[in-house]
Amino acid sequence: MIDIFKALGDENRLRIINLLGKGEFCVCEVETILGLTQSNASRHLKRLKTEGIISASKDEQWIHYSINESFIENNMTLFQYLNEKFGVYNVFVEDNLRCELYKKKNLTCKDIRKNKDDVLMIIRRGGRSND
Amino acid sequence: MIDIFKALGDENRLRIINLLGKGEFCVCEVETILGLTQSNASRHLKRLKTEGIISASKDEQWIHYSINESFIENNMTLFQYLNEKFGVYNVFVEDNLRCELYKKKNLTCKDIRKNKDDVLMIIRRGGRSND
DNA sequence: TTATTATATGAGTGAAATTGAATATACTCA
DNA sequence: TGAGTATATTCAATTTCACTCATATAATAA
Repeated sequence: MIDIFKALGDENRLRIINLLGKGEFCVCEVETILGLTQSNASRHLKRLKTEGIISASKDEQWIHYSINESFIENNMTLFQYLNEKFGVYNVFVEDNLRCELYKKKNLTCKDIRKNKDDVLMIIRRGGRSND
Repeated sequence: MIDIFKALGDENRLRIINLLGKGEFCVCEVETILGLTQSNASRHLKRLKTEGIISASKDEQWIHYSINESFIENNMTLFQYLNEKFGVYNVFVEDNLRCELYKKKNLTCKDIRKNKDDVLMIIRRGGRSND
């Protein structure tokens, strides 16, 4: 319980949890959408996995992370609380905008590999796109 | 939100929150029941107050701390989660036993002042009392 | 095989957090 | 006034933490 709160007491980790609430993402996607360094994203993901908050599954070269279903089951009210609050603070709302742009354009890990800067350009329009 | 999780990510602060869930207590009571040093109890209480989780009211020389009602209102699901989990872990259950002994014997701040060691003897029977 | 790629990890650094001991403050009561 | 008491704060030591840079691992692709 204490370790879970410690894991939640970090902005980047909360941002990751919020993002994974929108679906599965691999490390390179988390890194790109949230603007973290590769090692930092990997480390935070590891920490969240250690605490049982998220889980990982492999697909080709990529490791997809998602919210751990059994964490949700065992911590329903906490999970509910998180989702209530994610709607309230700008950091998360802005991440959601980037996440939506990423999905709307059907971008994938492969696009990030091909040209990460292009992907960054697209998702950093920050919801000001008009399509 | 992040600061709240940080505040909750500490065993002693969680113990204080659990204790205050059973009623109002002043610093010397928190200190005695939980076995913290005076400065440490004071520090953690201050931190929890800063985050709006608890509130303080003065009565003669004593400052009584209690859970902040508006925190509960604004963080209902989190508060519910805490109470679910407080029942599960030994640290909190044992604190509850000491708290009950303290209350059952009608002990107060004044008893702690008169003879703290006596109070400690009583509440450390750890629920093994048979009255 | 070698090159490339996705992810993880080790080492080092600086900032933040925890703690006990000592001290300060502020209040009460004789 | 001065003694005593409840709580807060400062200081110094120690630990924990997040971060970056560089490198390792493990897998794929040519």
